[in-house]
Amino acid sequence: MRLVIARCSVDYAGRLSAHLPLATRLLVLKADGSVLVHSDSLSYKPLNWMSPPCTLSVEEVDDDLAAAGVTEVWRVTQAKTADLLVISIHEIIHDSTHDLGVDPGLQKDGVEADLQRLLAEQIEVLGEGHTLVRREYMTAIGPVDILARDASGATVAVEIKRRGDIDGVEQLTRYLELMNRDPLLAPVTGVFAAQEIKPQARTLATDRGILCLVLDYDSMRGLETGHSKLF
Amino acid sequence: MRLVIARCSVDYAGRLSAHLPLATRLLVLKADGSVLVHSDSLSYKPLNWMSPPCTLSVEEVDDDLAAAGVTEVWRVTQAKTADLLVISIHEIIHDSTHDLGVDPGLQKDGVEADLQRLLAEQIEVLGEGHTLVRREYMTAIGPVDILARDASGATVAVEIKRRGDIDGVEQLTRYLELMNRDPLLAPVTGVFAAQEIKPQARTLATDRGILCLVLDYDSMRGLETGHSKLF
DNA sequence: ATCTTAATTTCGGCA
DNA sequence: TGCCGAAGTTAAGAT
Repeated sequence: MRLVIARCSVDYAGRLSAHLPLATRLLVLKADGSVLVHSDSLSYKPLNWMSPPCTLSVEEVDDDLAAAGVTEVWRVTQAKTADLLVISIHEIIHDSTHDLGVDPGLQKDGVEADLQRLLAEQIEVLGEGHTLVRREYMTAIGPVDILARDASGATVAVEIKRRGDIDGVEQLTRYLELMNRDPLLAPVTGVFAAQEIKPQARTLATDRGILCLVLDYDSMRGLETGHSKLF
Repeated sequence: MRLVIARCSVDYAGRLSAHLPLATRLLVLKADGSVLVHSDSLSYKPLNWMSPPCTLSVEEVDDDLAAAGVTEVWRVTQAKTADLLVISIHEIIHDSTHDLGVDPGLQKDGVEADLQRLLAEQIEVLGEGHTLVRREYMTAIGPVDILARDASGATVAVEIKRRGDIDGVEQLTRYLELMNRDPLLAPVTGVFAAQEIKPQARTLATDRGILCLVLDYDSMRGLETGHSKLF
């Protein structure tokens, strides 16, 4: 990995066009050939970048560019998409190279899969007398996150999202339409469960007779006593 | 901006939990307090990070940690979300600080907004005699990208995407259902316009009587003579 | 290899 | 300020 702090301007041409005026920035050249251009703020996302696989070549600086103060021109190309990133360097302030080796990778948990597991374990959150049929119940058009039965024995299909958006309601609607054609399952009611449900998604769900359930991940994780808000 | 190359392990606790085993990585400490942890591959996205506003504090290393080889512990906290990032440093290989100043920011064009503007200006691309009613026509469930009228005076709703996916067809369908209930607008026909339309999206759109229109951005931008392919 | 779906999404625009 | 939708989305998992 090569780290360069340089006064530079950057131009990108590919899926869109973008330009960065002359300023001091961090340039990261990774071992896989990728290039990142970072400023001193706006975390996480680089100002501009090139995804691997790509190749960097140092271009000749003609008289015009040299007269404009350019000392080096880096041309980064991506063979597959024909994207092009050009970095015009005016001054290199820092330049160092380091061998990092291979990274063992990230371990994480606490995402949608956990919500599904927790809700399956605490199925009574759906209401008194509910029982779990199974998680990831397969249908012809994909798996329903949770299939359950209510106190009366009627089928309940649950779609779980971290953020409840209109797309999730559409998805659940497709499942419900399909499952309600199956005489062994019908009538099937729907529950849209998420840590956060957008107003438009709630409106659409309610309009279609789908129940909205806001899940409190911390309290579900903290204890097996999952108290959450039903609407 | 401070750049540190260090052998370190990283733990994150917040909206999820994540752990990075001991390895050599790049740590970027930006002026706004944000921290990025990068490996030598997987461009663009850091392995882990903390978004501003956040504060970094160097913790005491107790005997147990010191015995395990830890020389420094950095604790990065985010006041608002109570997220926590802990970086346990075993060895610092490089450490330098640089003053970058404020970045003038990125200028870009060629995204969906440009497509919408160009199509509004070249509304005849929809067909002979079409006239623009307005861009971003508001409905109860969100704005329709372009509302127009055809030669016969019938209403046309256009949904514009850079990449035409099934979601876009669903979105347009919702608009059409709603607008066709409005006697002042009905009957409303739909046009799905994109630089690229996925086969599944085209099939669904066609099945619902929605016209598919492939937009050629370069030719629309290049001249006002927008010639594009109608299906 | 292709496609689908989640993401600590981030980021910008508008009400 | 909050909400909504796009992104050069990226990235991981399933088919």
